[in-house]
Amino acid sequence: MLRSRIVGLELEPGSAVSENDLAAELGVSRTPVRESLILLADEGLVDIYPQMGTFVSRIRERDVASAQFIREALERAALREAVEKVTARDVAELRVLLTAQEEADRQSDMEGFFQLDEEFHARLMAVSGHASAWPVVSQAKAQLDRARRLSLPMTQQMSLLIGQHREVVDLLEAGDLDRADESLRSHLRLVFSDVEKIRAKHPELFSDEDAPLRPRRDSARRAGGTHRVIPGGSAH
Amino acid sequence: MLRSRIVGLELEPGSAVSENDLAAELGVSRTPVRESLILLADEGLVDIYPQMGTFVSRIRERDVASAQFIREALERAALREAVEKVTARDVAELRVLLTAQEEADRQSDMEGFFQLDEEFHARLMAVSGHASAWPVVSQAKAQLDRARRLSLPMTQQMSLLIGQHREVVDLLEAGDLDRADESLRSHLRLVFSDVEKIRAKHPELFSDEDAPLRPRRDSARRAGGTHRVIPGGSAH
DNA sequence: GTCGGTCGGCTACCATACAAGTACGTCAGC
DNA sequence: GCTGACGTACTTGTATGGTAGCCGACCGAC
Repeated sequence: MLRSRIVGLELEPGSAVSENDLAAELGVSRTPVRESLILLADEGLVDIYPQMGTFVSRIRERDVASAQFIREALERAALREAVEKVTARDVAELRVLLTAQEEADRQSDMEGFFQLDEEFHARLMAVSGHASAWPVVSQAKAQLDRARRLSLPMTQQMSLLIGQHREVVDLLEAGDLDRADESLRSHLRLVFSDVEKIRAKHPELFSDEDAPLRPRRDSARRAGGTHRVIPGGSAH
Repeated sequence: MLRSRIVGLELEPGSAVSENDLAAELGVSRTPVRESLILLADEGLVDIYPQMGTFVSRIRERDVASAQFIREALERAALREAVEKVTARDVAELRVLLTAQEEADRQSDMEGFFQLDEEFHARLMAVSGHASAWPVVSQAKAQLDRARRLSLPMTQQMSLLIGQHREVVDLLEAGDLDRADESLRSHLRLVFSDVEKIRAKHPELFSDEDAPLRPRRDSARRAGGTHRVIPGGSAH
């Protein structure tokens, strides 16, 4: 639950996630919350500063580039093998996802599209017989998706992305490895190339250094507890 | 510490690792031990069965294949970029590691060689500028190394492996991408192709199913506690 | 001799209490 | 008005107690 909240940007990069607050909110003790946070920290989605606090990690140029490299290497390597193993059934299943994506596009259902996109790439990878490597890709993808959600003209991009998906499937079916590979490659780089522009728009969600020592604890207390406190936003 | 014990086969696949025992042995409470085990479980090195126990995971054919795919894809992708970026300094540093490996070979220092091998591949990856992707490779490598340690004629293989290392460095320096790639590929597959033979020799360390429901709790209690109990092993 | 119920001991799971340490608002001194 | 020390409230880290659940041995019945 926490993970999807972070990847979905519901929890903004830089915001504090207190073990106590989460435990109270979820009605459990700190222990299971803490264990979850440790896993998220291992994944690079939160930064834990001992005795200071835990914060949703800001998007780091380094991490995004690293995630892009990992994802690209694994998906392309899988595609290389997929061309040799692909069956008519595989293609049919992929095409079902494509039509579902088009439906999500028509309804401007971004959340639905993100989910279908994930499923599409997972299924594509499964064709190669290396479905068990998907979790690694998914983990890398999580870093990328945080940036991707900021890409404003997402409604425009959706149809473009779906077109690329279809192209990959077509070329995969035709057995044209080189062109399929090139198509997938440019598809994967589409959003990555926009990261710079995205950063210009939302600089506060990015991080300059690799791991800033001062995470800037939010002075204004969170008001999401059991009862809201009307914030004295007015000056005095 | 636990991780290296598992990867080094000091803790055999299938053996139980109790939170209580470890905590007592290390002189800490169960909490930090438990948190470590959760990370190891996420990495696939231990299997946690609620209310039953935690066990060093047996080597699974699936996991080894998956790890091989991940490692090969990432290292080869890195090499592809490394050829374009490699400097004389990089080559020099890699060659230093090669001579150190030869020294370890002369002294039949397997542990030292394993460490140098890890460093060599990490450094090779760093040449491409994707050092931050190394942890992912290292994690996959952990699964492979457990099998690799069982490869009996390791003392013979060492010189062979070092030769392959040197070949990769030479071709990298020469800028011959295709041959360097092929050389690295065959190097990475050397041990993987022996997994079947290794399994024949040590079937008890492998697992048939994906995740056996009955981990076969060891009936003979561990005798490593504060005082040994003479086991009534004799037949009545 | 074989089968089925029972009981003890173990496990990981969760909740809770305490400890160590940091940040920030407050207030005295200059 | 500004600076610096202090105290408080927060943070994560660690230790510990209690709980649900599973395994395996024991023991009585057939």
